[in-house]
Amino acid sequence: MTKKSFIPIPPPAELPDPETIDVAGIVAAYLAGRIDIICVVGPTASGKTRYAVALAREIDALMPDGRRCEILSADSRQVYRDMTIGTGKDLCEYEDIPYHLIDIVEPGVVYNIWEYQRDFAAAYRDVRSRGAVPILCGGSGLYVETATCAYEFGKGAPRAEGLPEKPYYIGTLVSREERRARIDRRLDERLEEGMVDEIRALLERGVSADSLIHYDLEYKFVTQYVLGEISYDYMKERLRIAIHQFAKRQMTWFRGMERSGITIHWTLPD
RNA sequence: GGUGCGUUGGCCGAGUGGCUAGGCAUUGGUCUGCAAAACCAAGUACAGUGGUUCGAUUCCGCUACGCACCU
Repeated sequence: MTKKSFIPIPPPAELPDPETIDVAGIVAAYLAGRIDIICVVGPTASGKTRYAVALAREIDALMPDGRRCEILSADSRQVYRDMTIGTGKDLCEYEDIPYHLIDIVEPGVVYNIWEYQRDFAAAYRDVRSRGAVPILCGGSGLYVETATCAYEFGKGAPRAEGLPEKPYYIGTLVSREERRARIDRRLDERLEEGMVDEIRALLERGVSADSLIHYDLEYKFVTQYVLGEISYDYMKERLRIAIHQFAKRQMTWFRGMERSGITIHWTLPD
């Protein structure tokens, strides 16, 4: 008996109990200044956008002075124009609810968290200055923290001014099984909606294959398929797996946020 | 019915009489200027059953299952 693991096997992560979100309470807290932004987080395909829009409507109905909600995106890939189906923007779900930080840079360029913090700060100030209620919605955990956790970047860059200080986090809760099923279903839907054509058009327009491959997931695997490097079936299978793995990492990030002391109110979407 | 070959962890796949490849998937985690990134960690498998042996996943027998061929 010489080799023995000293690290105990971690128990399977228990799913938190879903909460019922007290929207009236959130509105009261917002009006009293105890909350300055509502953040909807969750893994890919968990229904964040739909939930955020529904929440916006509920809050709108409860606001006494006619103030309206606006949604700020925290998604590292939805910032790119013309990368719509592959990034799952679901723009039609917003209907009349204004949204920000989507379609703000050209595909092919490199965007980063520092720029996101700067752009978020500007959008946030803009929303507040018009008296609207900001709802941050997105699955890029680092971006969410950059917007709401007072990140300071080194290299002489000053932190953006006027970031929110009292966020209220809501998570869209789905079991691992449900999460995978939703991802698979949504992948099929987006392929039918023309995801391959969207990426083919980007390539034909001159966006480099390397930059698309760098964006990973949909853009990586579909680009490789369009270039004839992999078969359709292989593309789809590897993409499915890669999205599952990505969703797992997202959940790891959110659990890490909770471990660091942040409270996320997990609730059932739909 | 007969003969031969095969049976390795969720899957693929090496290999050995003792030190128990590897890949994929899965799960847990790290995370402050590309984050849909990059990276770390975990699980101890050899069909079943007798035997040979100090010791068998590895050798022998039988059983089961699979494949091929024969009558």
